[in-house]
Amino acid sequence: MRKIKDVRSELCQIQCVHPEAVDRVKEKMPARQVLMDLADFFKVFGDHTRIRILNALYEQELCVCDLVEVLGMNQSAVSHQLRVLRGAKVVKFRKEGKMVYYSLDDEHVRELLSDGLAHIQEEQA
Amino acid sequence: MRKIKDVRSELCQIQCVHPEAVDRVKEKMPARQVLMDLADFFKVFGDHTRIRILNALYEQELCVCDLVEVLGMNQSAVSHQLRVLRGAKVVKFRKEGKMVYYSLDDEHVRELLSDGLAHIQEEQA
DNA sequence: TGATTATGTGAATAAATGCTCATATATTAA
DNA sequence: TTAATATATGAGCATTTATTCACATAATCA
Repeated sequence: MRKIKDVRSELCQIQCVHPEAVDRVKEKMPARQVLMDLADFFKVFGDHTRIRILNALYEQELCVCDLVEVLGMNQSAVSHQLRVLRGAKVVKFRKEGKMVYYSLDDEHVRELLSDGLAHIQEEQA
Repeated sequence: MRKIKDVRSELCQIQCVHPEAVDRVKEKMPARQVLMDLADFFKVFGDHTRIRILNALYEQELCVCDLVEVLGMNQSAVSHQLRVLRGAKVVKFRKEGKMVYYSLDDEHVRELLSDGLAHIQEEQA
């Protein structure tokens, strides 16, 4: 009996797929663009400096120079990361004279931070 | 009247700090190592390929070649990213003959995915 | 045993990204 | 207006990282 090649196999050089599972998942998964946005969103939380900024703002609103002090980094580096956080709408800010005060954008961000932290700490236990 | 320079200023070239706020936040923030781990954890979710893998597994357990099919990527790329996900304990796997089936590690991961997705979708509204 | 299939992995390359330096902007004070 | 202060930002550099290619490992089958 001759082997009948699946079109799928031609593309991926793989024969073991479960076509029903693959089709089902493909159908149920969010659109590719949505997942790109989701990855970009998580990416914002995935940097040492930014996560330290977010955890500082978790406590209270701070101005840029406070953050510079808390992190012990130079102002330019902090500003650059604040720009990223602003762009992703993870923090908001208000101006008061020469100074700019930053805070977490909403409760959702707070939740993500505390959920992530909880997960980390329960994992190492 | 002579200006009295703060030690803080010497270090950071900035005078505007709110010392009480800075000290308070420094004290309350999680240890630096914990925050590094937290950032590394979020970083795992912050990649297009990995987030697509996770969302596929969100629907159901899949073997590597299913994932290859769903993502339309070559097997090596998928395997490399599965390695990262395994290392971060975000997915688990079981072997059955030649095949390896992957699934999300726990409910915590599911929650983070759906929370993130909810945030994305409500933001663009 | 040797052949085939499913998966894993090291090395190389290309792209993304964080930090620094210099400088720009904006606000206040003199 | 000029000087000083707080913040923002572009360019360059160094590091990280995702993908590809080639090959290794492991399991099944003939």
